Amino acid sequence: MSNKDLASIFSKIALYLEIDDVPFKPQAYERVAGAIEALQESVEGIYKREGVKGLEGIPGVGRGIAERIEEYIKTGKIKEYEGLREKIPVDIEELTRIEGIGPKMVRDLYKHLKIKTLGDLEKAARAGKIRGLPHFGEKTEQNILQGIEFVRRSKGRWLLGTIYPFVEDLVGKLEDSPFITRAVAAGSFRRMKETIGDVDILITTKKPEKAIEYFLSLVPYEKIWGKGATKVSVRTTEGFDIDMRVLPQEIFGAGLQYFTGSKEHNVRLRTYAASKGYKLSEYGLFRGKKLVACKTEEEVYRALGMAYIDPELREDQGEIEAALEGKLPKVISYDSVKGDLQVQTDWTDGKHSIETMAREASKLGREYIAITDHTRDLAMVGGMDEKKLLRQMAEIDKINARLLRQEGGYGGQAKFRILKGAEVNIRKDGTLDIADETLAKLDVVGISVHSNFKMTKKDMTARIVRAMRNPHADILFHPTGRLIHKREPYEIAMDEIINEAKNTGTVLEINAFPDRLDLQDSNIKKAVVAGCRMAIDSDAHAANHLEYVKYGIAQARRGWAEAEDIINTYPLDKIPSFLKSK
DNA sequence: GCCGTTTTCGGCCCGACTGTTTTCAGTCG
Repeated sequence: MSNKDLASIFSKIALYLEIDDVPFKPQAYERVAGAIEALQESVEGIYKREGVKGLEGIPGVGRGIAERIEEYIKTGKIKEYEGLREKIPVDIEELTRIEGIGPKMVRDLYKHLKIKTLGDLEKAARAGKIRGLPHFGEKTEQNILQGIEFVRRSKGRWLLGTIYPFVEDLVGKLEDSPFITRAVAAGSFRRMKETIGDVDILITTKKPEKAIEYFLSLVPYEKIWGKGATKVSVRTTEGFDIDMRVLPQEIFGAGLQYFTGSKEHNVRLRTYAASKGYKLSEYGLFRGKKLVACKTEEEVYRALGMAYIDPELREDQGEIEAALEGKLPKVISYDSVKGDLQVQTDWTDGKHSIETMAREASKLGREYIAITDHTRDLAMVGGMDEKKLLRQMAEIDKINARLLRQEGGYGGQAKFRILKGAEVNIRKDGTLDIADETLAKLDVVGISVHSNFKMTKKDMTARIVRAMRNPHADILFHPTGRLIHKREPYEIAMDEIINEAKNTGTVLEINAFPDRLDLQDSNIKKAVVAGCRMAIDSDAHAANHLEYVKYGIAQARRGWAEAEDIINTYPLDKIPSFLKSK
């Protein structure tokens, strides 16, 4: 039984209860589903150690839900859920994932057409059976078909790295327009989440109609969902949705706060505001009828008696409490990373040469990069054995020397230096595939798992721990091995890994490659608390990947990491000595 | 069903849009 299974059941119970118009309980179940999913420890572990009492320590879990969790651990079932499912035996999670379909529509679709799955729904919609139902029409039927297609195509979410360059460019162009005074992309984009559902752009303008026309001229769209006086909504030809809304200048701060979310953050903020006798909405913070704050986000937070909260932190994960107490972290800034400690080249599976990667990194303002090509066991990418590694090290020495002599460094950065490294494979038994005496000659030894992903949690953890105990192992690369939308993380006891990292002085990587983003934010938070050091690396396999570091910084910010927690914010002269001190 | 500087009962975020209706339920953010 995993936390995910349990969270999924509770969120389904919430949906079923909404069908029956049960008041308030759905929110309670939804909240608990979220809390369990965000939990680091397994619920089963908590129960085994501390019983029902321990379960009640989980936020949102009271007597009733604790008993249901116990029931699930003991019997593998929750009677209440089984009963609800019997009444309406549908894949409620899958069906409500369709834009525009909620619990009540699922109920009606089942009642009249016995629709249970996405497949049933698609068949019925194609056959034109849905438009005949009460409260359904032709338009709803069309929207359902489009919704199904979208869910199928992308699971409804896009990698931040896929969307970011497009949105950044679009917002820039909007801001440059003479009749738009301000443009900001809000929502999960502004919070820099790993994946983005859709993009919400907010603007201020004196000429809304012209602004909307201009927007439509900039965005290659497949269809317009809607267009009004102050809002336009399109599906791009790429397949994701962008909304643009015009906000009155005077209340831009309140609107930006509202549309940035997250929903959970806003709910908590509103509840807090209400407890202090205020009302908070996208139109501002009110006391009675009196508008108290609305111009800037800073003003809104200040009026509520708390420090400004960076968008990346707005997840209702304790940031509001911290802001009230003045205990928010000084999260790492986007310009503070000085070097990149994982870079691949054409010596193995990278596209570009050592020198090309170095020049590009220098252009981005880095002071150093570590070349970390794969090692011998990764034969399919031409992994390097000791001999090849030694040749590459000599090559790097040559390039570094030439740089210094001929150009005084790249791009005017006299200090720029290429560090010698490797991405050393952790074998099944936890040994490394390069001999210690060779590792000792490298500046940066990254270690990582690239094979035998399906081990038991115990074995995988032991394997990685053994590798971390190698005195030459500096950084554990992409610690969980997950690939967003493609591969689940392998089973490891992250607490143990973090503990071991702390004890051995091994650095944990925040891999910034858009489909890795590994460590995840919740694990970063744990590592920060434990006092581990981390490194944000691009894992670039081509020159244009080097800028991915910003996604890793976003990840670190969402994990409440400060610059000091991240070793590659350190200047070059501190890096080798820091790593050798292990 | 949960929670508590409003603490063991009584409240739980707020507003707008869509598609369907003919006054509003359902859904979304």
